Amino acid sequence: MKDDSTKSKLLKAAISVFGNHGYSGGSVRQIAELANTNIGAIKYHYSSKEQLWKSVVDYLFTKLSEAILKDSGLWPSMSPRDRVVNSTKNYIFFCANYPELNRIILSETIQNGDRLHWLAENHMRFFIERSTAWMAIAQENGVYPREISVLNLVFIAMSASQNLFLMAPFVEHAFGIDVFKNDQIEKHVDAVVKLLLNEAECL
Amino acid sequence: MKDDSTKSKLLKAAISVFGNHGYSGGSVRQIAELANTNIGAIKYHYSSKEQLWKSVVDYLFTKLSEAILKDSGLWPSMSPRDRVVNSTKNYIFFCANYPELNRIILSETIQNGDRLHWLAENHMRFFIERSTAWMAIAQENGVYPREISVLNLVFIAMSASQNLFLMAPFVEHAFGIDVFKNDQIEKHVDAVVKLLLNEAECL
DNA sequence: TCTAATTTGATACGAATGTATTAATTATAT
DNA sequence: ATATAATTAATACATTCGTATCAAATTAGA
Repeated sequence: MKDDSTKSKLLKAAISVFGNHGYSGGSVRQIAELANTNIGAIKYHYSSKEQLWKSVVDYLFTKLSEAILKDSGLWPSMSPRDRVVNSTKNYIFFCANYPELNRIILSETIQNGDRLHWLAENHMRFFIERSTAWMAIAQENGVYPREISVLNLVFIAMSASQNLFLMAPFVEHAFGIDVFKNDQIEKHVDAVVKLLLNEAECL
Repeated sequence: MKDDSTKSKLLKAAISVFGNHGYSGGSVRQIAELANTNIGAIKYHYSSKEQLWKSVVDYLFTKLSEAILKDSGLWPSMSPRDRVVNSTKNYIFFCANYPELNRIILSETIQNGDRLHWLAENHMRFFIERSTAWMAIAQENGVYPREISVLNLVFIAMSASQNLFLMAPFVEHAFGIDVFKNDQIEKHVDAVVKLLLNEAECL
């Protein structure tokens, strides 16, 4: 889907529009205009607004999976802590490169309708359960404090990674900082790792 | 505004509707119906949808301020760490009791329009700057690791507190857990404090 | 080249939206 | 009691929305 076909241009436009305005806030006319095409093309290629939205979510979750598993071939040769550091770093870079996914998820979580159920059943549940399993193992290996409930741990770690990029428009407006610049992302990785993960010598 | 006047019923209904559907997702008809009154009452008491929304935000930020400063009279007699623990706990309980505020803020951050600018200038900037100042002091006192940028620290700590309640609909749906129950809130306070704040003996 | 399938573009339609207007009702004060 | 103000209710209007329809244009295959 890297070509410049109308279908792919529509998908990219839809990522931007749904990511910046949510489902109900974004209109098919807006998407068609951004893709330099016509409203009829959406009906032809994706049949409806909802189907287009689902295609966007499928695409972004594929990218998420790729990002998280990027270095998984090296994991067996890493320490438990380095494994977590690596996946955390890759996850944070994904959050910075594709902030639209977390915005879409949050929009739907807030609305709490049928689309959230679809999201939960088709993508989020699997993602969270895998994260929970990994987190539990890391916890057993002393990477995270052992007394904390895994579920709370997962949501704390995930939100700590995401939030700065979700709030990017505000950070830009209030502090003039572009959190998407590479050094800012690295800085955030350091902050999350230093704050959430036990130091090696504390084990 | 604790009475059951039409104006106050409208405000309460608007908190719920804007909190659960965002600004563009919520309609004035929906609000009027929830308040058991008529759409004309909104125009009369609040003149427009946008003014009603601003009243909702003003109200919720007042509640936030009250919640955070609840025990501030005791702070002088507390250790720096206990001060942070106290304000963190009160903030987390606020996030659980008024999840609508963070949902509204996130909705607007995602949309990144005029309402976000209003939010930033009238409420958020002040709130974040105060948090940053407090956080810096706590950091100097060894409550947080000293190497981390204060801005990252603030956003990590805030999101760690908020996110579980923002994601409540998903947590309920996927795990059957009601994060708004008192023991779940306490559990989250423990998790955040244990994970983010240095132990006393680590100073 | 000619035909058939694919893709694109333009317009129409009912539903829902925020706002404005005006009438009906209730409350207040003299 | 009565007049004046305050509040509530009902309706109308222009706009925007997602969807559907259908003609025009383009492409692909024989």
